[in-house]
Amino acid sequence: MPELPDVEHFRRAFAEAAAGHRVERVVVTDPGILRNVHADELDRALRGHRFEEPDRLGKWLIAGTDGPAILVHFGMTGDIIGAPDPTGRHPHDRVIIELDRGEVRYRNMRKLGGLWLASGPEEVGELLAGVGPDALSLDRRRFLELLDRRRGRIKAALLDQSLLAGIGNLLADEALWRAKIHPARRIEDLSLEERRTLYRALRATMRDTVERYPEGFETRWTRVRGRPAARCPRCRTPLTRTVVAGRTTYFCPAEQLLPGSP
DNA sequence: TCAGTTGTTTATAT
DNA sequence: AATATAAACAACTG
Repeated sequence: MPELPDVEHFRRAFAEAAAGHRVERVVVTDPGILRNVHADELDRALRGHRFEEPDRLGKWLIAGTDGPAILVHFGMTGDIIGAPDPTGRHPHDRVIIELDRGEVRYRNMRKLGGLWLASGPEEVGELLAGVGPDALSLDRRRFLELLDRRRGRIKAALLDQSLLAGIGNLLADEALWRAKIHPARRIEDLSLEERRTLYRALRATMRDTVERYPEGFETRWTRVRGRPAARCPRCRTPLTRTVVAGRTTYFCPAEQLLPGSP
């Protein structure tokens, strides 16, 4: 389920398991998950190095050491698991980093996403050069500036990782629902008040999902989204399912209106 | 059997 | 130049 809140959780799990610990060995059970490095190279590069506090940019996990760093993207099914010993390893644990105490596992069922090796902070910057500012650390002024130089559908903009990073399909739908803005509204038609409302809704949704993880995703909205005969938690109108920006989209047809339609 | 899935990239079209 | 759309990636679920 990885969107920003999930990856923030993975970052904390990685920190808990690996920060301050030394790599003893890297086990790659599926080289197909490695994007810019071979398994033996990865092992050679990381072995003996000590992990620092990991960072996150949007949906990217950045795990630096006193030498190289790894970049991890989770696609739709990635996960980070820290464990004290090899007990409970799973067939979808594609990379396992054995540490001087315990191990940390990169699990990914569908193998969208992957793991990159960077020689250091400079190469991390190069690999993530196209990623926009992190949605969680974006202030309102900056958010409004981003919208000012963007046109087209608001949901497409929210999902564009080069514009702002971390918002996925669920977060976008929920924030737009909270703000009562139709996902296909054109940005140039949104009033200043609507943009401010959207910013507040986005912050509230991110706050709820990050700080009350994983229950944060069990909000009124996500409990109903995607279920058959789903109804708006506020007004009980049946939700509409459509496609916006190439993604399945749910919205309340009574509260999230598109100009020109009833 | 087949549609659908929380993400991204690529190609193509507008 | 931007934005929109569809397909592909891969593996599993209902």
